[in-house]
Amino acid sequence: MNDPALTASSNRRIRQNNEVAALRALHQFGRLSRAELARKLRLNRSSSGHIIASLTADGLVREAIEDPPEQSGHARAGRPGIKLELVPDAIFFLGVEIGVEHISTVEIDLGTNIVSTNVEPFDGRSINVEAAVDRAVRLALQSIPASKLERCEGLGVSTPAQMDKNGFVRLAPLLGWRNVHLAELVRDALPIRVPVLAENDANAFAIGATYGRSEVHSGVTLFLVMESGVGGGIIIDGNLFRGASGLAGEIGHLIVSDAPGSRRNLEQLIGLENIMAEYRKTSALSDPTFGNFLADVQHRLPSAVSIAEEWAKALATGLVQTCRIIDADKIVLGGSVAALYPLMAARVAAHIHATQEPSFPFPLITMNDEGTVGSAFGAACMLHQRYLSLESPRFADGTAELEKAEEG
Amino acid sequence: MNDPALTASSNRRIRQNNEVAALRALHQFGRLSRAELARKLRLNRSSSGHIIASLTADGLVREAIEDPPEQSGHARAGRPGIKLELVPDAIFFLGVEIGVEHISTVEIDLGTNIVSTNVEPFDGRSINVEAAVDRAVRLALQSIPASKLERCEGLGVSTPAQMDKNGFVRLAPLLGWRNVHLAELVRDALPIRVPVLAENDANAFAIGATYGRSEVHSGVTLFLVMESGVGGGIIIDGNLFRGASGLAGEIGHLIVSDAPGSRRNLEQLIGLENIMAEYRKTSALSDPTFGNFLADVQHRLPSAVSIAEEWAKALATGLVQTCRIIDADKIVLGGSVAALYPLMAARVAAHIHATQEPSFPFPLITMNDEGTVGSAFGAACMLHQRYLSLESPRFADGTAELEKAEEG
DNA sequence: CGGCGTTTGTATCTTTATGCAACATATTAA
DNA sequence: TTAATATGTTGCATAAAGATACAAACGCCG
Repeated sequence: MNDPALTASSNRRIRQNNEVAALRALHQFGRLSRAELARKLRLNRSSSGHIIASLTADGLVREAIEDPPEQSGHARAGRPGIKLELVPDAIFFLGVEIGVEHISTVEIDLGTNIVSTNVEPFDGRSINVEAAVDRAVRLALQSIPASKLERCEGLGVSTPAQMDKNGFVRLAPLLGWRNVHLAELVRDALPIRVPVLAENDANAFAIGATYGRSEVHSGVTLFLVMESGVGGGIIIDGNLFRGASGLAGEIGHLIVSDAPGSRRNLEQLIGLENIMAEYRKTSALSDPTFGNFLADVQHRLPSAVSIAEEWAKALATGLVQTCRIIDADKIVLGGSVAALYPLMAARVAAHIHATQEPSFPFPLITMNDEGTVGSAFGAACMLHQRYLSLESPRFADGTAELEKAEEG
Repeated sequence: MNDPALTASSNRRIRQNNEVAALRALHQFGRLSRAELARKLRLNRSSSGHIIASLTADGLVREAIEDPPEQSGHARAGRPGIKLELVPDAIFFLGVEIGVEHISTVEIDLGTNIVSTNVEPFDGRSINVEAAVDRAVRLALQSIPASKLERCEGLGVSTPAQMDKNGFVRLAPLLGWRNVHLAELVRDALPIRVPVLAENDANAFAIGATYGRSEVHSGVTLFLVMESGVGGGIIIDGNLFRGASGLAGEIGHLIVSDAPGSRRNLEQLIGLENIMAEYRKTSALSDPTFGNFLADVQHRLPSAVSIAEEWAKALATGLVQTCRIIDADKIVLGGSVAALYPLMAARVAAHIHATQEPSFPFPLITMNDEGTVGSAFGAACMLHQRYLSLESPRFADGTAELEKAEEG
């Protein structure tokens, strides 16, 4: 409730800050010696040593046993440093995706490695929130032995809904939810008291795809998840940009064609449903799949190519419009429909260059290769990120709830 | 060159951080006593006292003499605190806008009060960069006595150009510049060594309109500056969002009408030029002004109203599209064309609600009332903001350039 | 008018984390 | 074997915030 960005550093806070910085550096760059860490953090070697001692005592960091005695030749003079690493299974985080047709769960460790996943079919439309939460929590915990449970440091939920920062869902049209406090419901359904965060599925996906990767740590990345619906998320300098009400990046609702009478948004043009509807009109098959369509495009079947061409055009328009506003330097395509992109990359590029003024830079377009658990993974990463920050539960000693009201 | 967001706080850094936090609090909330400051910053009263002592010694803060002995009744029990305030003329900052038709300069003090302004006609199209910089610098300094000059702590430049964070201009179509290091040119042209920042004029305008105002400190605000051209800027939680190459928010180039054959962008539809071109076709006057047009709209002259209606429709479309992507909660209209908005607010709202899905929240639209120096003021604010941060020149003691290369 | 509670500002002392310097250690180069 | 170099550790100095106590300034109330 207090003023953001005005918090002063106290004497204890500084150590917390540095411990967090050390953990983040070890996560981002992998194994580092104490001296390397000191340089990265612009600290003294001895301070670095003290911080590592704390973290080692907490069981979060350990000295790595280096198997390859002489790695890649260049051995510098001087005593070699002892590499340090995060202890992967010191703690773990859970991620849950409550989708429309399935529930997925992920367990990740301190190194953000995926330890296990579960997927279960699910009919989100015919079930209420409480029941959905119950099933999701049960699935997430089913393979975790009780003894391990206390090492859980957080759970993230992702779902196709518009929600605020606190996990209060305003509206989830696909699931029929409205004004439910999802994060709180999940907290109550859990047998343990751990931090719980909730986020829109596309946003969670975007977090998962960028989190921890140092390449994309600065800049603006636009994520597009194309399935039946088209969702999106924006990552600015490695952090999710939610917008005022968590809707930033939802470019599926961008209006692309304002043909009088039939205005259509991007989702209606590049989503799976439109593609398949058009394809069914021309395909000889009785019940064609998206895979059939891809094959037809690859074999240059004119009817399929023409559908793909329209898709490429709409996609290009949507991307140009979006970049005119957020000025992204990287675009990542995900979702099953993204498989069409490699076949049409040249056409998309052509449309982009035809549409926009030549003086504008245009971002790199890449594809995301993660599987179906991407969104649940991202939700889990949110808690990993939180743990490696000053809001970490590690630092919540007593000062948890002190609310001091002051008058103006 | 080092890793962002990973910098550790050293022992000196903590004090710097707290001094900066104190200055910011005094700027944002006005007069505060030491005890109030301690509460706001979650510091101990005695620490607050120490920090204030430092700042007072530096001449940046002083105890305010309170004229009204008994203000508004409610005098709480206990010893009353001594209010502290920034010393306005301890230091000052300059802002310069190099426009297409004029150069404006502003001087602001530590309280971000405007001390003086200068405006001069200028033909940006027929002059090269060096000459423009020379004239701008001269105008900015003309009313500053030499004795005062050493209290200058920075100068900001704003200009209609696409530039990077370092003030390197890639392209300025209206001025005919390309690949010039504007910030460096200005630095060299100055008789004093002070920090110089450069920014796109619309971005600078957005900064100036939000800076220091606590109301809009969190959330997403979209600024629209409508003149001949249409520029824009996005403020996220009180900070400018530049995008990957400084083009974020430039929604003038959004494509609004994709009528086959004549694709038109937002600037072409809602900019001053289009309005006047349409108005000239119908007006009885030989050389009509925008003021004439406004009057005609106000008097419900059908031909003018129909132009305004088209304008409202295009504006609504542009705003809806933009909000679909960045999810703003506030929109601020500026520039001379904004004067048309109050007359058309209801129509704009109608178009917005007709265009977008009802479940989407829509931001508040307000008008900006600042005069012609808004952009120069914003440029000056950038340096005020920098001074009240850890990058402040106050803290640049010796450690200025130490570049330590490290290997992977 | 004078005690009483309350809040503020300050002085003194303690705590804590970093920086610095020195040193033992481990490795390469000569 | 010696010199050079980088690492990890240790003891000490420093700096800044927190804790505590106390004088000062005010309203309230009898």
